[in-house]
Amino acid sequence: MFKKVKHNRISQSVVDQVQEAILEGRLQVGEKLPAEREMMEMFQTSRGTLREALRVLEHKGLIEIRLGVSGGAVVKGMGTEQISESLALLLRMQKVSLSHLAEFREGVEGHVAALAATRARPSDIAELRKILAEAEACCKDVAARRDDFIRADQKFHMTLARITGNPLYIIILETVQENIHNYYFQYLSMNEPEIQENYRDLCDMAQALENRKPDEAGRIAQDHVRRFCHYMKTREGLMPQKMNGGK
Amino acid sequence: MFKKVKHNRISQSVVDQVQEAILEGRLQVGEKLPAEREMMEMFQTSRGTLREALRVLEHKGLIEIRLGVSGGAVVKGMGTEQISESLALLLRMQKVSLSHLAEFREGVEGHVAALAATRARPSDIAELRKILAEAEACCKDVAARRDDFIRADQKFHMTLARITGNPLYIIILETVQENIHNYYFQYLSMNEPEIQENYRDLCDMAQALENRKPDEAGRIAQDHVRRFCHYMKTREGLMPQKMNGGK
DNA sequence: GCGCTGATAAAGGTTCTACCATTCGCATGT
DNA sequence: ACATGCGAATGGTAGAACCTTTATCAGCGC
Repeated sequence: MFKKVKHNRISQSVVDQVQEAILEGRLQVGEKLPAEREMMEMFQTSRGTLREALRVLEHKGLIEIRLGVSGGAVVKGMGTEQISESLALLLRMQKVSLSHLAEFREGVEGHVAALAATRARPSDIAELRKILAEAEACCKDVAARRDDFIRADQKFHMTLARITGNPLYIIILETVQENIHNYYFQYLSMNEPEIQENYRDLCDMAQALENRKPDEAGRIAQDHVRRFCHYMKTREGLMPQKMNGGK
Repeated sequence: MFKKVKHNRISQSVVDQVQEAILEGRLQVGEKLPAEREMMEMFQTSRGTLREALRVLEHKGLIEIRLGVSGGAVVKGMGTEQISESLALLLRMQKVSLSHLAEFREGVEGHVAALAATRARPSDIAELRKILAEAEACCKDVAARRDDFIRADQKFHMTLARITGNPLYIIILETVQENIHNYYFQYLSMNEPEIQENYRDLCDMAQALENRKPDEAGRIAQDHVRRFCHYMKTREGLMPQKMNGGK
């Protein structure tokens, strides 16, 4: 008959209001929020409470708080950092494993490559070729430039995502890569043959894109990622200890 | 030559310390943190600062703060809510369109269905059949229970994701569905024939799973989602205004 | 003895005030 | 013209007081 009066936290209410204002566009990216002591009066709340709200908004990635005069909270363009951080936490808490991540990436990359093959413009192909050239340079001196090769590989994949024109793929791949990245340099020991093999994969993919062969591009991408996955799966057993027992 | 002395925020330092303690296992899930006034002395900080830290930890999903005596902060088993929330935020901020969501979903659902087909146990098939029964009931009275059917359809897809055993698929699909969901009830006008057709898709998928036909399951899922996508694409022109100009 | 009721205490939630630290801009002096 | 230094605006921290919520328990009446 009567509804329970729900006492939301005041700070949460502030968070919600500001967040909605940002999402609805009433607060544009780059715009500066009023000073704490002003907002205090606008929201009719105390400074401590208001600051709790600002801290949360900052952590959500919606605002950035700078110090000093002409400092304050400004609306920030969101990136993938927050998602990445949450995913990293889940990984460390062992809620998701590296093989989950790899399996997921395999599926997504396959589809990305296939889509990219149907949409790549000549300028896109040129961009890929340029990255391939960088990668090839790294192949000449594997020992010293292994990390550079991996970076070029990642750049190649992100470019594919960009070619699809679908921001979701960019977001997701970026997040997955950021997290899988940490493992690369620690646990993935690629030697000359593997590097060469991967380089050929990339070349094949670029070729498939140029020839407009979505299925082929997708298959190559999938196999390419699966290989990475396989390299690391063998080492997975010893990772949790290494990751958690840092102390 | 000299490194800049960096003044970390005290609250951030508290966050880091507690987070590390949790990740390293020095604080077990379910364990209760000391009361604010105690931690205040442990960290040698003020209550306001400490509370900012706790608010952040809560928002990260690492702790849960309850009210009243015997309340306080307890270490929480992380869920997927945070990452889901961040992704949803980013999607709304970047105004990711329906066609992008739909295209992405198409790819992911295909892979999910294929994976599920290789891993489904008899009990999983039974669960799917149960959902199918619910959906069939809705088919009898499309006019009144259209929304129920859509909900059953979503439940079916989420179950597929669960069957894969990969939490990433669950997180992603959950978020994508949540976002795509807003469009459904407003812009998707499914009539009897379309509902019937979708129902048959689901049946076919369940059958493909039972028969262990990954490729077939994947193809059906993809077509199934593509159809939804197509229904709505025709109306996409008028959506951005409706979505953003709410006020 | 059973069950309701009110008091009590412990914890988070909020407010207020004061002060510290950082940064920018302007005035001042050389 | 340039360096120096002061002051103001703004976030960061501290501490105390009080309110609100909730669990527990003692006491009372039946």
